[in-house]
Amino acid sequence: MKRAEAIAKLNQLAGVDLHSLAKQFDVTVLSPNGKVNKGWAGHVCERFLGIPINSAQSPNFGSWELKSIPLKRLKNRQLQFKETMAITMIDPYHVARTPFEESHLLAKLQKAVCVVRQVGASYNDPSFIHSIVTLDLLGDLYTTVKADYEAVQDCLNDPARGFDALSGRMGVFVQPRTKGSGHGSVSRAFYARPKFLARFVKLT
DNA sequence: CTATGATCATCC
DNA sequence: GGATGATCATAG
Repeated sequence: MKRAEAIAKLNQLAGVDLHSLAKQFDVTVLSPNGKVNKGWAGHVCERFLGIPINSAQSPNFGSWELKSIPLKRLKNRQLQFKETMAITMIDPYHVARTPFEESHLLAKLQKAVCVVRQVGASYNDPSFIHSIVTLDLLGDLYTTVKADYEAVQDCLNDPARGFDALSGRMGVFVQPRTKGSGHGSVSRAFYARPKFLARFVKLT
């Protein structure tokens, strides 16, 4: 399936409640223990496109990648990004010696197709598709993201800091953040800050 | 067990 | 509110 084709298909989902789709595709949203499957939204979209779920680096779709971003409504009825978006894992060795132009980070951003969805106060409130966007790094977006990436490289290459010193407080548009299965696993990934995402979506 | 899909919980 | 770190389900 081509990127444009997937975008067109996803656009047909505008206004649909993702929860009903989750039920249709039998995607777990809430486990029997009251725990939440935080990846359910993404899984639903993948299933909708007829793509098998797997945990590979994500070149599943061939030349592009699917992501979903939550949007929340402020008290003043304005829409705002609720969370940061996980972009890709950080491989210390790879990142430290790979220029931004060849990084997974840049590649992922350029291939990403984001499903912007509205969410309620909590995960079990209805969730509707807002729009589908593509991430094009233009002008300052590119330079700023590049600077953020290089800041991470500097940290990794600094003997006094290194991988363990990476913190979510770094970066302007993209930040290195802890991520893992949770149980003691210590891996980190690049996350896109709301500020960055807001550049791609019309928040009316 | 870990990578990938992101969101939840908590602290400021 | 916004930011930072922790955590959950699924597949290999």
